[in-house]
Amino acid sequence: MASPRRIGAPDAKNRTVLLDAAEQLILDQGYAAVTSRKVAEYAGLKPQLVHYYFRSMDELLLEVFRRRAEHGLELQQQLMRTRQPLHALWEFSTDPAGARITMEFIALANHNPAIRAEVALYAERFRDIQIETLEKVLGTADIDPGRFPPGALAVLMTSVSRVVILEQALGVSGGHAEALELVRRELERVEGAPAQNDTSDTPQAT
Amino acid sequence: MASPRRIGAPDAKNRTVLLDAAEQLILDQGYAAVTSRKVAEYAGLKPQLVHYYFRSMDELLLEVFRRRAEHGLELQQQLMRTRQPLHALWEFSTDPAGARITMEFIALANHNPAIRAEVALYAERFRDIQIETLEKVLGTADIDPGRFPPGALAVLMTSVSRVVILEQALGVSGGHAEALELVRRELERVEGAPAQNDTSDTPQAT
DNA sequence: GTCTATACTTCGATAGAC
DNA sequence: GTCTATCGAAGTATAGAC
Repeated sequence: MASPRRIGAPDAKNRTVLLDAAEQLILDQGYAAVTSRKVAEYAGLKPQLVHYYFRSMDELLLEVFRRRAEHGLELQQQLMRTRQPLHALWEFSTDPAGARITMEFIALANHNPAIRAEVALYAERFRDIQIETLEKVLGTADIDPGRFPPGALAVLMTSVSRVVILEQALGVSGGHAEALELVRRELERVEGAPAQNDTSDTPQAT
Repeated sequence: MASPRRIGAPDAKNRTVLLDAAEQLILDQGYAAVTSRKVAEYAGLKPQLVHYYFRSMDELLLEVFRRRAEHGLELQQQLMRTRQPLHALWEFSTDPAGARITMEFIALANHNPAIRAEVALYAERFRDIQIETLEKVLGTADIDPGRFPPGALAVLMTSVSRVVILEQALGVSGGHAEALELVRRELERVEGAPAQNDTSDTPQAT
């Protein structure tokens, strides 16, 4: 029972331009600013084109999330295979743009069922990979898995990076130095001092 | 120079009704849903009344935040004086409604300077109290302050509670049980098994 | 002091032109 | 296959009536 309205090709150039514009808009002004008119302005296109390429604004938002999440997931899987996966994971999850946009989508998910389902799906996948990595790495390390199980540490790492980044954006810094130093020290305890580079590209979280 | 428009008295009954409505609306549908029409509908009043009691929608939002933050701050200070401040603090910071609304305001703060300043101010104050409490409590406990300084632990506690609550709302649960168990165990290590009740009221976080 | 009538802006969406 | 003209609903805000 879908709408009879025609929708533009998925690989059309302007469709990608619109997705990029929407993503940038979320970073600059938050999800609430993603209106057809503003997206079009960012993209340098006419507002009506947004509705030509996307059935609704929700669909556009969903597509932005999917694209970014899919990319982030691949990246995270690559990081798992580097020499220092935990250091890589930490660097990955402390990417400010990634954390910011993730928070926007989580806020959005709280009152948008379609977005929520998608965010939940990817969040579980990210977490699974993190836990898998931690299980491998901690097996050889001097960490008691009874006191610090991989699942708990995955949640801890994600939590601290997210909150610290968000607070930094606000200008809040109480306890940050101590928390970051704690993480740094524990990472080093498990994987040794960080090497220069594990991947060629700068990671982006989702 | 400010607008010559007249604004309703700060203690008028309907003003409070509107603030309550806006707060509930944020919980139900997120900050973006706080429009003059919807707030009025929730309050059972005419949309124009929102603009009579508040100079702008931003001012309404700011007022909602201030009221809640001020209340939460007082509550947190009370908890500090209970027999098991850390258990109380944890219960306080795992209040779902509190965490949800806080995240909405943080998301909002990212692109609203007035809200950002206010959120940052209160966040620092909350953190300061938490650190102060941890310093006292940890002094007598079997925790190495070199490895786990109060500031780091305050950030850790806040981070984990926020992220776990947010993820629970999404339906994500990977690693939660392990993380919560870890916190429970460490709290018990410091303060012993939790007593029935430290305060008479159910706390609400901000 | 309290509220309403009303102006004006921006929104999402679609039918139909190229 | 791509884009535009246009509509009706919803948004903020103010001047002025009670």
